[in-house]
Amino acid sequence: MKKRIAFLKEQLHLHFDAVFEKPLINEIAKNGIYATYEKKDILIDIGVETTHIPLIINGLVKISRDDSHDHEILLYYLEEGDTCAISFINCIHRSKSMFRATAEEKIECIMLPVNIIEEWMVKYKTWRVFIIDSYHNRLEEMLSVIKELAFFKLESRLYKYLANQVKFKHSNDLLITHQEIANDFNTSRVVISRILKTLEQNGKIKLDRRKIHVEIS
Amino acid sequence: MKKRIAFLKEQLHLHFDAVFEKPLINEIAKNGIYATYEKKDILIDIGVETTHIPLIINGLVKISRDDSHDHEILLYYLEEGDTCAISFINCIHRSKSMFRATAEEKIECIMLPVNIIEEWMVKYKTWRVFIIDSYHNRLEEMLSVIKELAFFKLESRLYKYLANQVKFKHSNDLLITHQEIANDFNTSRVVISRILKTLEQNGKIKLDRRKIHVEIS
DNA sequence: TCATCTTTGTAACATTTGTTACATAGTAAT
DNA sequence: ATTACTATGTAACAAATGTTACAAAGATGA
Repeated sequence: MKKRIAFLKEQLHLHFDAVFEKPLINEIAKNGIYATYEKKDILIDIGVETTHIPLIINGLVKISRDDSHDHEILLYYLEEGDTCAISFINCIHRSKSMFRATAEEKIECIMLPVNIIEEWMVKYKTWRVFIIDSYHNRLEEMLSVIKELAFFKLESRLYKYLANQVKFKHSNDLLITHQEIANDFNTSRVVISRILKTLEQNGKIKLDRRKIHVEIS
Repeated sequence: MKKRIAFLKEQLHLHFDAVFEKPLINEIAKNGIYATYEKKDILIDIGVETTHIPLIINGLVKISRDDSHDHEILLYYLEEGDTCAISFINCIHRSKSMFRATAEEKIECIMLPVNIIEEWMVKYKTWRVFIIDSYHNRLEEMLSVIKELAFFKLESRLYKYLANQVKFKHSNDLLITHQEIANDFNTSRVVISRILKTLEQNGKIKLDRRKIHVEIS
């Protein structure tokens, strides 16, 4: 038991030292549950009640929204140091999630139970700031999605998507299929293949089987 | 001075009685500034620092986003009892607004200065709930916008838009031009006229000069 | 009334995106 | 090596949306 807390404390110091005040780190270590997820695991699903929110220690989590049919659209990613701000609201409201959170790769995180979270809002300034910041970041990303959808054509959106993937995956070679991209854009594989081809012809990427090499950064 | 506070208190009791606890209402009355805006006035503009956030007593405020060119897209509306949750974040961060808030009709509101707002987060539970609720509602609307943009065609989006306008304007006769609608959708007038025509042919609306009659609710 | 402005209608055409259908190339399993 | 499967390429066509250009109807002001 002591060992568990010490381990969490170490993790928190590694990844959240600048974010949370000391007493809060201790509280998180005491109340948090260490959890891991494998690639493709679903952390939070649409329509399911949220009982814990994750603090991500490392790995990449994809947040998406679907329309209850087979459609799905990528909203944004969460990384080390992030939390799922939106599940926080769900917690407060005991309401169902509007999102799906899927592990893009192996994830380590600390799960925090709902009830404690509101207490901390009162007790810890760094916690308030953390939550508000999360909102700020997520809202900006949502706005950015809206802007992309409303103002840009697929070609430009696709290129930004690839550049973004490069950033998150820390590699210019993306191991991804056209079909997977099509799912993120709620369109068909043929459409994506076509646009990828023109991006290649413009020298922005190089195509390979199951692999896209992006020529930047 | 006493009179001003009494007036605000009365307004708050009228519109926020169920929302805020008594001592908070008193504080708001003490610190708030009563303000009115005329149709087309801009309450908050993109890129401008936010120093106050509005509590809306009555009237309709339109929240939109542009892409720094002439493009603009409607995000959602605020009504009586709403606040601009997002300007709240801007306050905390002393950052610039990502939104434009425009009066759609005559507005009455109470403006609250930034600095007080964080204090209240600690002191008043109803304030915390109010802020979190605002976020919740706005996020849902943003998500809804994304869903619309990603999954639906213009015809369906336009019809929902009209139905929504009916709800907010409390009338089935909308005094609006095709060009104005086109602006909200970031598209051209011709496109909107075309779709309105087919909606009329399907008996869903009736078109008139500067007026659209919506056949529902 | 005349001139002007605003709003709407409509045609013709361009571009973007979606769909269907099939071919081909690489991969994996036997 | 053969078979089956997965991923990609491509053509041909359909549908949705965007653009340009012009006509006509109603509103406004002199």
